[in-house]
Amino acid sequence: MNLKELSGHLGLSQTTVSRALNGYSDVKASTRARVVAAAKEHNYLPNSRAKALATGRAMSIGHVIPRTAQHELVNTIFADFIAGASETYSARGYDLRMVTVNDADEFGTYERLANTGAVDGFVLHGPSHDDKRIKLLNDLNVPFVVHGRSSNCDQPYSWLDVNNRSAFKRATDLLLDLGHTRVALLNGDESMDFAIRRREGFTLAHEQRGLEIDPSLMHNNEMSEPYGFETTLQLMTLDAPPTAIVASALIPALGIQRAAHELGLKIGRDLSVICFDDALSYFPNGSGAPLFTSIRSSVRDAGRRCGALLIDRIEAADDAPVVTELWEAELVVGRSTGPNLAGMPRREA
Amino acid sequence: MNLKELSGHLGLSQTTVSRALNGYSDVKASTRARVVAAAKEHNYLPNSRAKALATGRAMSIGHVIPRTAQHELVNTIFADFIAGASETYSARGYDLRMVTVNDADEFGTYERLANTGAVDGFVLHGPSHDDKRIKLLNDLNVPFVVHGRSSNCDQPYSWLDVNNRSAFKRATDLLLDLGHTRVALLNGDESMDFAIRRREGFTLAHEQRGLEIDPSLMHNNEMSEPYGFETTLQLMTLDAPPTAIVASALIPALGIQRAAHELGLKIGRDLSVICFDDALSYFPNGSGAPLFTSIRSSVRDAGRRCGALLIDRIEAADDAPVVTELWEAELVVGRSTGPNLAGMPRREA
DNA sequence: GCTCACTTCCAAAGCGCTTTGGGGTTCTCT
DNA sequence: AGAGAACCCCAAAGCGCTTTGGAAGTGAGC
Repeated sequence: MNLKELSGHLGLSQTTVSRALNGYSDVKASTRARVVAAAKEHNYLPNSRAKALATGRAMSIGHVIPRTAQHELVNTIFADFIAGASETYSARGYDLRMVTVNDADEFGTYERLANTGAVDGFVLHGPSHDDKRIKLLNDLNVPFVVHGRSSNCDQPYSWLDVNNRSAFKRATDLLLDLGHTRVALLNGDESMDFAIRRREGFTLAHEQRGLEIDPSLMHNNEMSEPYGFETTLQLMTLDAPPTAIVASALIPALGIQRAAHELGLKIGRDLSVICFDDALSYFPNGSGAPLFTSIRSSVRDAGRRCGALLIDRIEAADDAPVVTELWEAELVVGRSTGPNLAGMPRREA
Repeated sequence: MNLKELSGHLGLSQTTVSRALNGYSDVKASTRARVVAAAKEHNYLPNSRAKALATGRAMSIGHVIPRTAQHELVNTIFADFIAGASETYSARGYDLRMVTVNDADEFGTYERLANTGAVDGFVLHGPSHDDKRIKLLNDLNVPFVVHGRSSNCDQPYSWLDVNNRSAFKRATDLLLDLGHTRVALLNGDESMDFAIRRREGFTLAHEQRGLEIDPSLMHNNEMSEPYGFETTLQLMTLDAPPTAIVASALIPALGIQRAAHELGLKIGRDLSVICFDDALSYFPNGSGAPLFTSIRSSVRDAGRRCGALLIDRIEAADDAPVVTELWEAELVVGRSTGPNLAGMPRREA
């Protein structure tokens, strides 16, 4: 059933039927009612391909995922972000178009998607320190919103980010306030902008107290459980092991926990841990009382909001000014942090 | 730059340019070369909306995710599946269209996507015991492949599934062989078909040895870490607590592990654990030596293969017979299982 | 020299929708 | 009664591509 047939049934022109269904005011209420009823009865839905061609709108948002970034992106955090974004999209009539690509094809994919009109805009994931994709998308003249920021980028662009620097400064301050002097950082991959900012926060907290950081306490890698496990084991073999760790996410924190158990250390007493918590829906930080002390910001909420910002831009005038939004993470005190007991006699188990 | 302009530049008709670019044989090699060169020079890409309308193909695959299933689906396992499917799609020129919906809108969304021609086919996720969506999609006459199966469904349909029954039977057999007599099951949500089959495997292993199962040992729920944690704590308060647990996934197994630590039980000695391992890329079961004894099947591989099966169907004749594929999971022995020591004197820590 | 087949190209007709630019009708106001 | 405004509707022109059904030119075969 297409528009032509439906209008034939009704004895109306295609124009009138189309305008009736699209809510134009120049069609009589009773006519509109007839049209709507007939559309429902014949189960008529406008062909989206034809509609897209006629309107110039694909009603679809692109998410391009380079394959090497998948460990970092597609999984864990990315899944929740996508879920949030997707909620916004459905609510506003858009769909999410996701394409994974080899790194070498990434730029070409953005070009293809933009130039063929397959999508109306993009959400850019995991920006690096000096991300070239931002210039590309600006040059392509297609709406986009960055989840995160790219420090070294002189282009104007819209973004939504968590204040990673202040979050990690606060986390580190908390540990230093508890008397810890050797605090380790298990950061995310520091080619990513967010990880750089997190390290800055970590460093700043030390600097403000005139503390030097032992470089052997700072690590960065993909946020996996084994990364947390192995790095902790290694840290604990140091002559002066850390008494506290700041971790990039809940998953490596679980690895830290496993290592602590293996070494007979009790988290929160022998070793303090604080981590960033993206509030993943399938991986809550404890149920009821939070397990880990953490700095929390829901990545799903971020997805929802990024989607909304992007659609606003798509539907706004071409020269709409860029929008930016900086969220502060929330500090949640759990059971994984405690005062530094190093030097005190250790109770036997 | 569109086809009209490009053919103008070349002094050729749109027909010839189109056919040259699409590899038809009725255009002279030298002409084709000129066209291809000009297309590259002017950065011409055919408008995908117009192409979709003209060809009747959206070149896009739909994944519909009901919101309540998101805990189960969008996250953890779903993300890896999607990543795999998406690899296949890109390789074959398709895109992935994902839409999350309220449960009440799920059927309507399938109808909309199919009837508006927004997608060329669907992958169906998380089938339940008697899944009505299969009939719906058959009625809509749209190609689809189910990831998993629906036992109580009399319709023919294409699917790809892991042999969950045999996997869980083997896991349970292993524990029974080790002398465990009270084995608990922490199953996934048993409204899902895969969870039902897993329980059947668990049950069958007991039945074959003439063993009764204490119903208080069988639980099912969403596969979260707290589920594993809390259920284990609860199980261990029983008069006769289990000495072994079969778990639905790695994530609840981590919860089991946490509970064991809290109770001072050593996994693999005081409590044996075996879990299903979807081989999630961001959550490997140990690095090097497997941490948990597990039955393993990569959900990412499943995604790749489902995508391929679906595209084959889309590109095949309408009356192509359904295809089915049953994968056997692999048993991986790790450090989380050991003989039943219950009744023997317990060494002090 | 004529036919037939082959090669190479093209005009024009869709695909199914939206939107432009009117054109009748009816109503209101002088 | 005539003019102007509202109101309701429609024919036709796109959107940018693919595909059909030739047409023109060339060469081989008789």
